[in-house]
Formats: sequence, C-alpha cells, structure tokens
Amino acid sequence: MSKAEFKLDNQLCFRLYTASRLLSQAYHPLLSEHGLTYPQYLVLLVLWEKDAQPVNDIAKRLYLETNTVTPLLQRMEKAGILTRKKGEEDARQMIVSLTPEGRELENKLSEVPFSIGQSVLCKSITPETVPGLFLMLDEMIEKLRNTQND
Amino acid sequence: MSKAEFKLDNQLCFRLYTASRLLSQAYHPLLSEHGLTYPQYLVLLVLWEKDAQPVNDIAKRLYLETNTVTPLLQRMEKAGILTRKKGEEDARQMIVSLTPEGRELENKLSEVPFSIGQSVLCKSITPETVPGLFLMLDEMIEKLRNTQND
DNA sequence: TTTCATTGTATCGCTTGCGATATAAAAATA
DNA sequence: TATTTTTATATCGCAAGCGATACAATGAAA
Repeated sequence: MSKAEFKLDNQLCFRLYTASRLLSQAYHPLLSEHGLTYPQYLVLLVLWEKDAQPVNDIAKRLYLETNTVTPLLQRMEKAGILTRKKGEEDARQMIVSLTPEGRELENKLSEVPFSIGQSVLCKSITPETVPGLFLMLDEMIEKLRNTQND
Repeated sequence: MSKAEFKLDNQLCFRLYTASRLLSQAYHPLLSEHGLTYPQYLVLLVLWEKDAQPVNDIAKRLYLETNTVTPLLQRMEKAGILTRKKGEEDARQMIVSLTPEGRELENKLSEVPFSIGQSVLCKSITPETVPGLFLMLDEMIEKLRNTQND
C-alpha cells in the first residue's frame, strides 16, 4: 500500500504536467501561424491588459523568473511584436510596450480562446464545473507560491 | 465580453501551466538531493513499476516523444541509474533497465509522494475532492490526445 | 558624501520539450 | 529474393525554464 503512492496513475503532478503540455500543443497550430509560442502568447495577454510594463511586472504576473522572461522578450522584440526601453524614472527598469503589430495580434487571435475551449470541454469539464476546477488550481498555486519563499 | 476570454485570469491553460511548473519546483529540493530532475523521476516511476522496457513504451507511458526521452535516458545512463541495451529479438529497440542504484532510489525517495501531498492539500483539494480533480484531468488528457492524431 | 545593501535585468550553463529529419532494422510487398 | 514501406531510435536546432551569478542603478546608512 505504500507502493500505491508511487504509481504514476496516482500522481497529481504527472496529470498537471501532461495536461499542461498537451494543452500547449493544442495552442501550437493556432499560434505558430503567427510566429508565436505559448509563453509568448501569455506575454501578449499580459500586455493587452496593460501596455508598457517593466519586465518584473510581467514576470510576476506569469509567476516566472526574469531570467526566463528576458530572453523571451528579446525574441519577441526581434520579431517586431514589442519594444523594450529603459525606464525614465528608474533606469534599471526595462519598459516593455506593444508595437502596432503586437496590438493587431489581439484581433487576429480573437478566436483562440473559443477554439481551445472546444478542445477541452468534456463530460466532467463544463461551464458548470470549470469554476470549481479554477478554485482548486488557484488555491494550489497560491499554496505552492507561499511554501516556496519561506 | 469577448475581451473577457482574453484575460489571463480566465485561462485554464495558464493555471495548468503554472500549477505544473510550481509543483515541479516543489519536487526540486527532494529530487536534486539525489541528482534527479522531475522528468527523470517520472522515468523512474515507470521503471519501478516494470523494469526492462523499450524506449517507446516509456515514452508512450509518459505521453512524450522519443526525441525527448532518448537524451533524458542517455543522461540517466551516464549518471549510473539505468542501462540501455539493444533488444535481442528486435535489434531496433533499446531496452532500458534499472541499475542497482536506480532500484535503491525507490527506497530513498519513498517519502516524496507524502511530502508533495502536504504541499498541495488545501481547502478545496482534499482526499475527498482529489478523485474528481483526477477525473477532469484524465478526461482532458484523453480528449487532447485524441484530437491530436485526427 | 562615501560606503554598503538592495533592486531590476541580464548572462551563463544545463535540462526539457518538440518539430523536422536521419538511420538502421524489421516487415510487407513485388 | 529484391524492393519498398514501416517501425524504433537517434540527431539537430531552437525555445523555454531555472539555478547561479554578474552588473548597474537606486536607496539606505554611516
């Protein structure tokens, strides 16, 4: 019975890991069409909500480290989706802003959430059950975030 | 209202992506102590269940491609955790087997699932609610796996 | 004001993850 | 048997992801 916990089939993390990867793969055909990756799409979601943010704010919003976000932003800058400019009040900050191309992508990608929704809906995942699922994931994320910086 | 779907806070994939990353990070101190990464731990879970499997079976079990698994196994071989030998009936296969060191790790890591369990349990994630969560994730994984190879 | 600590980004090195492609062995077909 | 196709693994190239570290700008303290 102590062996049971070791079975892959009993592991929550493996399910999350797999679901996350497969869902990112589901985004792939929709995003690669516009030269984007899934993490880059997340950066766009953040900037569409609020333009002109420092690297740190974007990283915090995505729960990522700046050493992950910086190269990602550099690639997006090279692709012409955004610009990075030194902050005026604080010269340490890099303010990340969308280019017109970056803003246009919001319209071009407007169908993505619906399309993804279709590939996820199933017997146990419905508009009624999703809020409960969100609650569980949000609480888990919050708890993991806290136990990290103890 | 069409904007609502674009908000990061409404995205299932972002939650899965974040939960998966943070949970892997929670494994890190427990695994790195033994020179392991989380994906390598997954390979061990597979081999502890059934030793001496071809690369393809391991990859299928983890829903990963062989081009991800092969280098991972090569690193684990170099670390002395497992061996890779050409199959005798089918010379194309590489049969992956645990070394004594790899088998020992099962005991050394026996507390890991409990430890991780502690960092995940919260108000909405309890022994009572976990089966429902597993069902949702399993159905999602199954659906995503099917829509991939259409 | 000079020195020290903190903060915001960036760089380095390594492991994953995956699309694309190569290669050898086996199986199917001619 | 000779040829073609399929299968199992591996290699390549690139984008994350992250621990460790570097560095410059700011803020705090002496």
